[in-house]
Amino acid sequence: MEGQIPPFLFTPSLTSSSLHPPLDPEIDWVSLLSAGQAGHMTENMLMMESSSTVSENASLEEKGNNKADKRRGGRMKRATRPRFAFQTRSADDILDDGYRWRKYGQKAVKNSIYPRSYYRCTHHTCNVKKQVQRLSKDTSIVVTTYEGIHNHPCEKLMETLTPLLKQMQFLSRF
DNA sequence: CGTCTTTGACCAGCGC
DNA sequence: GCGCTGGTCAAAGACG
Repeated sequence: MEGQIPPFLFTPSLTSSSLHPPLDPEIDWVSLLSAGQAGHMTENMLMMESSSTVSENASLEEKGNNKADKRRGGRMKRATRPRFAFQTRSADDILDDGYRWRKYGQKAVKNSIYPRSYYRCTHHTCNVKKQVQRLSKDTSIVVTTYEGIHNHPCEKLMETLTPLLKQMQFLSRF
C-alpha cells in the first residue's frame, strides 16, 4: 500500500501557535515529516502497522450497518486499517493537527502510569481515530497513534489556504 | 443550546 | 472457562 500517506502529514497548520505551548516548542514537525533523513529523529516516528486494504475498510465502515453485532464495546476484529504512530516531545497531550477530534474514552493502561485517551474525528463521514498516551518512561514524550485516513480536507488547512489561494488567483491575472 | 469531556459500564479478544 | 485488558458506548455534566 505504498503511497498511502495520511493527509495529516501534510498539514501546514501544524505551525500554528496552538500546536505547542510557548515554553516547550519542541515538536519538530519538519524533522518529523522528513523522518529517516533527520538523524536525531530515529525514534520519534515509527510506523506501527499498516493495511493493504484501505479502500476495502473504508467501504466497510461507510456501510456501517453491521450494528446488529456491533454492540457497545464490540471490538471489531483486529483492525486492518492503516495505523501510524509517532512520538512527540511535548508538554501538551493534545497536538493540534488541524482536524477536529472528539474524545470518546480514556483508559488506564498496563505498564503506564498515564491513561490512554481515545479520540475520533468529528467529521460525519470520517472514521479516523487516534489514541494519545504519554510515556511513563519519559514523561515528556507523547505517543499518538492514528488509525485510518481522513476522507475530507483538513479544516484548518483550508482556512489557511483559502485566502492565500484567492490572493494567488488575483495576482495571477497580471 | 450545541458541542465536547468525563467516567463507569459493557463487551470481546487473548492468554492461561 | 475464567480473568485480565483494551476499546467503545452513552449518560451526565461542564463550558462557551
